[in-house]
Amino acid sequence: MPQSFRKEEQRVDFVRLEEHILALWDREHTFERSVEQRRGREPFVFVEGPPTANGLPHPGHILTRVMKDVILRYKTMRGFYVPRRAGWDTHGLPVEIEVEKELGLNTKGEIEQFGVEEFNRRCRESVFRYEKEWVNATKRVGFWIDMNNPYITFTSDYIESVWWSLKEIWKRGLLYRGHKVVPFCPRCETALSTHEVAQGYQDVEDPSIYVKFRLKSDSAFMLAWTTTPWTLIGNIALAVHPGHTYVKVRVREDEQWDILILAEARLDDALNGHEYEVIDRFRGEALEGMEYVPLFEYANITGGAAHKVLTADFVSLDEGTGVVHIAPAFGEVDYELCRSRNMGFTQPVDSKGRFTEEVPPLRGIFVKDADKRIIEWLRERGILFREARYLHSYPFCWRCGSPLLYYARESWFIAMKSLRESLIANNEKINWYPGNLKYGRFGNFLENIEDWALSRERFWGTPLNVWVCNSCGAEYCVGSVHELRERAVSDVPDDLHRPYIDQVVLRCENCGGEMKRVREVIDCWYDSGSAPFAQWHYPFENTDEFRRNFPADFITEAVDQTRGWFYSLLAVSTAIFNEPPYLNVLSLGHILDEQGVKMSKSRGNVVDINRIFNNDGADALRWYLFTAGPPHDDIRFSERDITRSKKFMNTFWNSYFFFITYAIIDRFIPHKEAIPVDKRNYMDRWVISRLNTVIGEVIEAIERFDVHVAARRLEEFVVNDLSNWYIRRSRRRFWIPEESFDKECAYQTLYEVLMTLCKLLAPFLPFITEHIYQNLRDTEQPDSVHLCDYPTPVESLIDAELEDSMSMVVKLVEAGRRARSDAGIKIRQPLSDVVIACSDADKLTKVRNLMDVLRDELNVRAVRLCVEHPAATGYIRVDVDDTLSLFLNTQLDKGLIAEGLVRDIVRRVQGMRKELDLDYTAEIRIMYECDAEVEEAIESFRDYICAETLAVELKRGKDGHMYGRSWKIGDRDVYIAISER
RNA sequence: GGGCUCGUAGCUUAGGCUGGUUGGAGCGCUCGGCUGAUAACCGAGAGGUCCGGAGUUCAAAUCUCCGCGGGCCCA
Repeated sequence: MPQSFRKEEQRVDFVRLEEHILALWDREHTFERSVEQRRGREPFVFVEGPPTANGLPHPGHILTRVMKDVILRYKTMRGFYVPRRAGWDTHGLPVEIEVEKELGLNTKGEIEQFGVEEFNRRCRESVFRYEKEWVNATKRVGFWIDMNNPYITFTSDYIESVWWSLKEIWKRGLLYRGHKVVPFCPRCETALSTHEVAQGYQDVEDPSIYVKFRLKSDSAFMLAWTTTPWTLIGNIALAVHPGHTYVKVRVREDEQWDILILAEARLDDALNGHEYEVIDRFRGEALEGMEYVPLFEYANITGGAAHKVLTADFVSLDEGTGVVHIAPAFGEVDYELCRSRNMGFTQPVDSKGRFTEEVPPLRGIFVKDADKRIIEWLRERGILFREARYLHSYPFCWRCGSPLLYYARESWFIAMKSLRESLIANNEKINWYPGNLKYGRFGNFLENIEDWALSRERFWGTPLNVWVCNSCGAEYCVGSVHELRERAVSDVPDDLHRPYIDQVVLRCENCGGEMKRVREVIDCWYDSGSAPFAQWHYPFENTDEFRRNFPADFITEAVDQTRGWFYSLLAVSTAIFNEPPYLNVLSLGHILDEQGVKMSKSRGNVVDINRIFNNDGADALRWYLFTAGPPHDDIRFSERDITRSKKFMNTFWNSYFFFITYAIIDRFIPHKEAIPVDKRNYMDRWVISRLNTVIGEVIEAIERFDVHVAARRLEEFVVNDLSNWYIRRSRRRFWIPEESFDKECAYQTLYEVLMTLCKLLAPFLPFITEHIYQNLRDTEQPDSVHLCDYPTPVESLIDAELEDSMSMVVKLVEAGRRARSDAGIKIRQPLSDVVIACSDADKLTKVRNLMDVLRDELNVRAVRLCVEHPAATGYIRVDVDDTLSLFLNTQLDKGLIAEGLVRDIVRRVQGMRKELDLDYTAEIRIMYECDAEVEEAIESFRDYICAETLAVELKRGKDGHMYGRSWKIGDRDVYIAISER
C-alpha cells in the first residue's frame, strides 16, 4: 500500500489546528515521553522561577514561558534529559495585601483582631485563585512543564527544607539580630516594600532649619541642617566629610556674634546674607571625635557613646551645611554609621509614630505634629540659627496616605557581607546573557553587598525557625520537624504556619526554661531562593535527585529578577553550599505597550493574551516574541506585528501545501530509495546546501541564546530560499505528468527539506510543525516531531561555491528584470538573448554553471558570456557590480512577438481554469476567436499551449455552453472559452 | 539623585564589539510587472538631522564625554 498524504486546506485555521494538536499531545502524553525518552542521557537542568498565581498571567509572563520553552525543547531534541517541574511561589506581603483589600483590613491590628488563622487560610486559598488561568495559558502557549507535580513553597516539606538551610546558616553564626531602618507606615503599622514606597512619592513642603550644636571644648557651634525637626530628639551624632574643607567663622546674628563651624563650600547658601568673617580653615577630619552638648536630655541611649562628631564619606556639599545630624533610629545611613563606630542607639518613638514616655513633654504626640513645638524650643534657647521652608518629594503610604517614617525596627539578618568574596567568586562561574549584567548591575550589587534583612513582621510566610528562652534569653534554631517534635513540650501542628507554630513551646537546654518562637516570618525571596534544594525536600529526601540537579544549567526570567530571584538563589546557595546555583542565566527584557510604556493594571494597557490566542494562535505569538529583537531587549508589543508573523507561517504552510498537493496526485512515496544528493540537479543540491548552512547558523545562535537570530535565519530560509526561489524555480518539475528521475529528485528534495524544517522549527513553533510532521512522517519515524533529534549540519552537503554562484545569479536576474522594466518589456515577452560581461574569469565560471536559470528567469532564448563589454546596439545595460554587467537585447522579431502572444493566451487560460476552480489534473477543451496573426501564432505553438493548459482540444470558434471571456492582449481582441472535457 | 540599558524611514528593525564605497531589510504608501502553492512574489519611486550637542580622527550611526527621552534596578 503506497504512502498517501492527507489532503489539506489551502487556507489554514491556525487556532483550530493548535487546539487539535493540544488534544493530541494530551492523548499521546507526548511531553512526558519526550522527557522520558532521554532518561539516562546527559541532563540539562532547569529550575522554574516560581510565579505567584494570585493574579492573571500577562504578556510578560508569556514571554518568559516561551523563552524557557524554546530552549528546553531545543535541548531535549539535542538529546539531553530535560525534566521540567513547575513551581508556585505562595508566600509574602503581596499575597497578604490582596487579601487585606478583599477583607477591608488596613492595619496589622485589624488582621490580628480578624484572626490570623482565618487570615492565613484565605491567603493560602488566594494563591491558587488564578491557578487555572495560569495552567491554561501555560498549556495554550505550548510551554511544556510538569504542572501535575509542582513544588509549592507553602508545603510542610518545602518549609522544612528552608528551615534546614536557615539552621545551617545559623550554625555558621551568619544569622543575627539587629536593627533595620525601614519605610514604615505609622497608621498601618507596617513596613513597606521599596516597590510600595516608590508608588507613593509626593512633592511637599517641609520645614528647613539650621541648628547650632555647642561644642564642649570650645565656644563654637557646629551648624547642622535638617528638614525633619522631630528627629532631633533621637540625635546621637553629627557627621562631617573627612576630606572637605570646613571653616570656623564669626557670624553676626542681630546684635551678637556667634562662632559657627560649617563647610566652606556651603558658606554663602547657609549663612544667607549674614555678615561673617572666616577665622580658621581645616579639613573635616580635624573635627573627628569632638564632643558637643546634646540638644535634649530626653533620649535613653543604650549600647554606646553619643554626641560626638564623626566623619563619613556620604556627607554631601550639595545642600545644607556639610554638617549632618545623625539619628540612628530614623535613617538607614545614620544607623549604619552609628553601628560601625560603636555609637549608641535610642528609639523615642513607638510603632504608631508617637513619642514615648521617654519624652515627657511630647508623649503621645505624632512626630510630624511635634515639629512646631521643637522649633519653638530651639528658638527660645537661641540655638535656632535660621528657619525656612523646603520643597522636596517625600514618600506617603499608597494605602492610607500617611507620611512614611524611616524607622528602625528589630530585624533578623543574614551576614551576606561576610560572604562577599564567595559571592563574587561564584558569580565568576556563571555565564550571563547579556554579558554586561555579570560585572554591571549584578556585579556592582555584589561588590557593595549589604546584609540580608530576612525577617518580616507579618503573618503569611515561612515562620522564622528561631526560638528564644523566656528566662535566659538563649536562642535556638530548629532545623527539622523531627527536631521540633523532640524538643517541644507541647504538640506540634501539621501546618507549620502561624498561628499554630506560635503555640509550640520548647524546653531550653541551658536553663530548662520555656522557649517561644520569635514572631517574624521570613522574606519570601528566601523561599524561592531555596528552590534548588527545597523542591526536592532535601536533605530529608531525594538526596541523589538533588545532587543530579545541582547546579542548574539554565534559568531565565525578566531583568527585574537580577536583584530578586537571580540574587536570592546565589545568596542562599553560596551560604549553604558555597557554589553557584546556576551556570547560565538569560535575562529577558520587558513587554511594553505600543507607546513604549510599561504595561500595568493601573494604566489599563495590559494586552489580553486570551484574545491573542483566539485570534492569532500561540505559534504566531511565539514567533513574534522570538523575532521581535534580542531577548534582553524590551519589546513594544504590537498586535499588528503578530498578524505579520502569520505571514511567515503562511509561506511555510504554502510550501508544504504545494508539496502535499502534487505528492498526492503523483502518489509520491517518501524513503522509497533515496537518490544520492550528488546525483540530483543543481537546484536540489543548492537548497540542500543552503539548508545545511542554515542548520549550522541556527544551532550556533541558539547556543548563544540569540533566539532572534536563529528564528530570523529560519524565516529568511523559508521565505527567500525555499519558497521564492527553490519552489518557484522547480515548480515545473512537479507538474510533469509521467514518472521521471528528475521529478523523483525534486520530490525527495522537497520532502527532506520540509521534514528537516519541521524539526528545526519545532522548538519555536511546536504546533504547526507537529501538524505538518504528522502528515509527512511515515510509520518508521517517531510519532511526534518533538520526539525527533534536532538536525545537525552535514558538511559534505554544503557546497559553498554553488551557494555563491546562485547568489550571483539571483543578482543577475534582478538586474535583468530591471533592464526589462527600463525598456518597458514585460517578462512574458521572450527576448532573443542576454549578454553577461565580466572581467573576473572566476566569477564568469560560476555563472556559466547556472546559465539555464538565467535563461528561464529572464525569458531569453540565449545567454552569452564574455569578458569584454559588447559594443552592440539594441542592448540595454545594467551594472551589477564593478566587474559584472548585464546587457539585454531588446530587439523584437515576429517570432518573439508570436511567442509572447501565446504566453499571454496560456496565462489567460490558466486564470480561467482557476476561476472555474478546476482540478489541477482536469483536462479541458479550448475555443477561441481572434485575428489572423494571433491565429497563426496559436497554430504554430499548438502543442505548447495544449501541454501547458492540459487541453485535449484547441480550435477556432464559439460555443455558448462553454465558459468564455473576451480579452485585450496588447492592442488585439481575443475571445477564449474553455470547458472541462 | 545613582547604576545599567535602549533610542536608526510613518511602524518593526539590521549594522555598532573591530570607525572606511551611495546606512541595509520587512510592513505600509505610489507606479509598473509576474502568478496553476502563496492575501505570495519581482522592479521602480517617495520616505533618514542614524535622539541632540561637543570631542577624538584624514574619516563617526559605530569610539569618548555631556545632555534629552523610554525602560529596569536602587536611593
